[in-house]
Amino acid sequence: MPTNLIAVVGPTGTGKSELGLRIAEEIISHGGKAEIVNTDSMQFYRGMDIGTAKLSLEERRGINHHMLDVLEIQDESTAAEYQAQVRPLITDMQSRGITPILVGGSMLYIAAALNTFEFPERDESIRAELEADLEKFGSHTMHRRLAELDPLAASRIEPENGRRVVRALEIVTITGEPFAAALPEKTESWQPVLEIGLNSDRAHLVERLAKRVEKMWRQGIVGEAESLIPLGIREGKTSSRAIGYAQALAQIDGMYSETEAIAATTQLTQRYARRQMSWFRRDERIYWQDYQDPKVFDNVIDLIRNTAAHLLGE
RNA sequence: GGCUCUGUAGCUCAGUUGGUAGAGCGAACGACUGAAAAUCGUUAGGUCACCGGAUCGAUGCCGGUCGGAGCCA
Repeated sequence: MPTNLIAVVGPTGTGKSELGLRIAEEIISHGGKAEIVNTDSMQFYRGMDIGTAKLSLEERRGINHHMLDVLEIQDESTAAEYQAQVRPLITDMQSRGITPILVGGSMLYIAAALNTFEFPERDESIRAELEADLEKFGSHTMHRRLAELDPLAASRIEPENGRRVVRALEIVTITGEPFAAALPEKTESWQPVLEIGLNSDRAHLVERLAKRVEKMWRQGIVGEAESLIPLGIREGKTSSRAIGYAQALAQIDGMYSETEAIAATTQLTQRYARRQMSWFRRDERIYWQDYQDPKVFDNVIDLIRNTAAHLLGE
């Protein structure tokens, strides 16, 4: 089965959007069809533009983009729902001869799109009960409970990680059987994919991200955050956590000076980039490229030519 | 100039009634599958400002030097 799917991944601020566009343009210039599919969990939100570095309509250069602005600020975002939406989208595009180019850095969402994993069911009331118990008894007690019901799952989750312990208990409770809450031994690709990763020296990225955050403030992220308050950003389960927006809101509330808000955002952004890398490093499918290399784009086109020449009509 | 307080990890600070030190945050690394821009784990960092003294032994006591803060003049 030939590869008809491309993904551009990597930590935040490494130029993924631009690379995605150029790949699409290259395919189109060879007579093919290509469109972008967003895999950035915060770019789903309508109105969150500056802090997510979302491409404006103009910046998209006429290339079709999917999964942008698909959620309202107060909507919850989940990887499982995303999976349910992108999979049909991807196969539909492919059936029409369009190469989907997934672009974004949200680890779990990328995994949901690219890997065979199926999310176990969810139950709000069971979850609420477990969360109350977590509050009351603490994560170690909950972990012991999990160890009785599903030793395998328990062995793979830190007793301190209440959040994951609760989710595992939720799964065992719903399915009524062990092993469902344990992760599969190995992840398999849902379908062949050419996965390209952008990154560079840590020190360089650190500097670059600091500048990027300052730029977001100059572009008016505070004003944008303020305009989202009446739409419910403070109540949004997912959107309210967005790095940059949470700090902008704190600045509006007088909890932070502008300098402090920028510093806090920079720090969180850098920590986020680190976590992204610790996740992506495990993915052996990724062909890594240095975004500082002036020939990244040529390298990527060569890569496509060598691994999926048919996409370039060759 | 005088008096008082102060100098411990990158930062903010604990602490040792004298037996060469800890926390939180940060950093590096790792885990991760229906909140993932989430939630957690591990590790590395310190001639305890500097010089001298008494002591078996000093980061701690004594003296001095340098730096910081406040009050008085």
